Amino acid sequence: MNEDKKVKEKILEKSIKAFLSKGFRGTTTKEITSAAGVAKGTLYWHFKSKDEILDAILEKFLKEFVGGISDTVTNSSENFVGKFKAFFKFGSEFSRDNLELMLVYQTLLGEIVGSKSKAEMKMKVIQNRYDHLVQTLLDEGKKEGVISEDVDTYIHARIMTAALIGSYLQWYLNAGSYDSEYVRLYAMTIRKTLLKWVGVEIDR
Amino acid sequence: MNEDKKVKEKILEKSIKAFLSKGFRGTTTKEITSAAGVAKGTLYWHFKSKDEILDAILEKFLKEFVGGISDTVTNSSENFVGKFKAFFKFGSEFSRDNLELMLVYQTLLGEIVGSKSKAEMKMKVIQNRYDHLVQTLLDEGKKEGVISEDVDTYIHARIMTAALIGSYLQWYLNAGSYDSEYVRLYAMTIRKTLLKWVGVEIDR
Amino acid sequence: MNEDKKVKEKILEKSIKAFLSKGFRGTTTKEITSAAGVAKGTLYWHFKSKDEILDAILEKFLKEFVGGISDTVTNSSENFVGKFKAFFKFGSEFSRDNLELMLVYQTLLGEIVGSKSKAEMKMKVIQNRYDHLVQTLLDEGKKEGVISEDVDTYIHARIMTAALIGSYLQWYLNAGSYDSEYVRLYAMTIRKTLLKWVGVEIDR
Amino acid sequence: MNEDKKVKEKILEKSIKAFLSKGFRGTTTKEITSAAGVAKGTLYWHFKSKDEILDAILEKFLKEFVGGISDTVTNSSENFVGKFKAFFKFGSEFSRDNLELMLVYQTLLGEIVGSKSKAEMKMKVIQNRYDHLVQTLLDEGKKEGVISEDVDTYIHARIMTAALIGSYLQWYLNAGSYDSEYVRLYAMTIRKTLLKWVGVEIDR
DNA sequence: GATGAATGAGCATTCATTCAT
DNA sequence: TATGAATGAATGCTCATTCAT
Repeated sequence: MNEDKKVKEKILEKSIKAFLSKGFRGTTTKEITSAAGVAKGTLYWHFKSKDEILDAILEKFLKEFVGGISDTVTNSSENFVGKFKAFFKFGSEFSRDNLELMLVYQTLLGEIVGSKSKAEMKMKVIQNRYDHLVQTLLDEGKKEGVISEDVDTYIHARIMTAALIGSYLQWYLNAGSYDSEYVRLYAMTIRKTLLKWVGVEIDR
Repeated sequence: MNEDKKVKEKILEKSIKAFLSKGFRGTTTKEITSAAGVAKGTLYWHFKSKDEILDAILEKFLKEFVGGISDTVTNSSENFVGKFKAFFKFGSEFSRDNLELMLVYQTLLGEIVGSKSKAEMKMKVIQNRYDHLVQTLLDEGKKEGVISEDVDTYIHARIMTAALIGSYLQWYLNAGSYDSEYVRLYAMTIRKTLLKWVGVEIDR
Repeated sequence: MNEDKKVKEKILEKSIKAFLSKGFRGTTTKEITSAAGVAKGTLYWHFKSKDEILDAILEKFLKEFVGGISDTVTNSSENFVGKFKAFFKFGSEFSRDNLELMLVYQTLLGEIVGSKSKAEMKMKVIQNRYDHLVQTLLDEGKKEGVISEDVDTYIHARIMTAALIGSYLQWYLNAGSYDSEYVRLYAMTIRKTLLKWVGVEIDR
Repeated sequence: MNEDKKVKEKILEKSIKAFLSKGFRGTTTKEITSAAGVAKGTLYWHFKSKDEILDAILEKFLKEFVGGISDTVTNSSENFVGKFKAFFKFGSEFSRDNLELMLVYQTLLGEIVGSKSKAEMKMKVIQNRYDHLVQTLLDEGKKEGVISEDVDTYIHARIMTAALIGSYLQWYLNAGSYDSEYVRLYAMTIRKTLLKWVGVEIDR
């Protein structure tokens, strides 16, 4: 039904907001249901457990963000620079439109890493998929001669990801609110910088 | 007394280990005391609360790492490149010798950010102190003409920090264990890369 | 719902019994829930805290006893002696029907007095309301010329209350069980005596 | 030793103060030792347990107050009115000089009654001894013809005690501080009233 | 006599989850 | 589908008591 989806979606949305500011373990099901305006039982009708909400969030991130950015790059018929621009464009726009989803993911990383849970497993999958995408992209740049031979694409792919992960945390820690001008400036700068890393001068 | 310090230190050490793998909220006082081989009450003799353990960890990080790296840079009489090398050397060596302390900090970031707690306050202080140090360093490079005029040191300082934060999380997520060759390789690569960002060719 | 009231009422009832014999601080929530035949969590579904149970008991005492006896006296259109009889009748019957409620109040007095808690505040309200009622009653007797001019109604009202408070403790200490003939005898004697204090010969 | 007595006495004194405002169970040994300026272990060197402090307080009350007032009455060679005056004089002066000891006793009554503890046993002994003393006194008044035949001395002795117990609680609840003029006025009034109860006009 | 670090049973409270309605 | 009262294991923390120094 349509109503169903709305309720489930609302629970998910409020969960993301809550996890964002209090962490996964720090958020109670009561807080989620209160925010969503439903009863406790309703949450458990839509999700088997609190862990399943976490799983749904990661699934959403995997499908919408990683899947989306992967499709964008894969389906592009352009060369490395074109693909890289598309890659960045998708990331920027997705972050702008789904900032909270981006943020929870980064925020939950530290809390879940090392927990040996199903969620950690999923995070590794996500991370690997993303890293692999970037590495493949960099390799293509290498093949085209745009990126010099001595760049270790494996490491550089991971550094790029790291810089992005860390940046979300930084924004959040510094800004508190996250839709500031600072964020936009940061994003632009990091894009250029990341390319400079690998020796590509873009935008000129 | 000497014994006293040892017990308190042991609790702190085991807390770091535990927070690292299960997060702050995910770690119980029982787990900490069991690991430290002391009774529940002993923890509360040395610390007023679980929160105070967290505070002690952040304090340790602030004093030993941020304080140490700050002193290193401030006390150096070298030019930008020399200072930057010293900055990196301290960071690398400290990470090697106190890897868990470095990791908990990064790991706890996401869990604490947004919590409006005393710990978040302290994290902001730490972050600002560190960012400011890096920015000042980059500014010096600019004055010396090593870094080009159009580099926004405010942003770049924060990107550097972000890359480092993110890298710790990545190592931890990927490696599980953290004293691998990969970590060393990563550290070296990131050092060069960070300098390339700001337009400096080092090591040659 | 009806069921709801029953469970909450049962917890309250068992709390009264428990506080009566072990004091407030000496009673554990385990004891209350075991006696009420509910799980630990159920207590906290109906009451926010153990303190709130205490508050509910005092509220009950204030509403049912002090409110009731106040209404009885206020609504009576009789003269002083008639009102005093009604006052005593209500007190005796209420004590007979709600002996435990009367007893906990007196029993908790000493434990709570001086604690600077919300409960102590409420006790002061109760005490003042009750003392004021008695004083007003005695003042009426004075106006009617039944009580002599030189009686300090302020002090006498408080002595009356004191005698009653003390008597409940005495019964409880001496009798252990509290529905004895002794109690009835004591009550009758104290009634006459209290009137003799203020110079009124009743019952003849 | 002399020093020993001083320390033990100080612990006792601070315990009385503490029990008075927070009750027996509400007072921690830490609070007592902090107030007394000694270490935790010192308390346990002088007293076997916290309960033993309570016992020492009751013992002190029994010996100094009940014993004292009993001796006063017994050793007096006067008639009923003279003895009654002496009885009241001792009580008033003792209360004035040892107000806190008087107050703890009354304050602890409700907390301990019904606890089936050793302390409750002792309280019963104290209460009986005191009640018996008063009753014997009233009986003597009866024999002298000062108190009318139809006065039930058993009940009246207990009412007198009750009025006194209750009065201490009232003072404490109303006044907060307890060395006010009000207390003195109260005491004088109750003395006259108690005698009027049994039909004796004193002081004129 | 005195100290205070260490102990661990016990406490009030929380919270994910269940289930009858 | 939705509710919310009920559950009870688990948690952070307290505190009387012990004991090596």
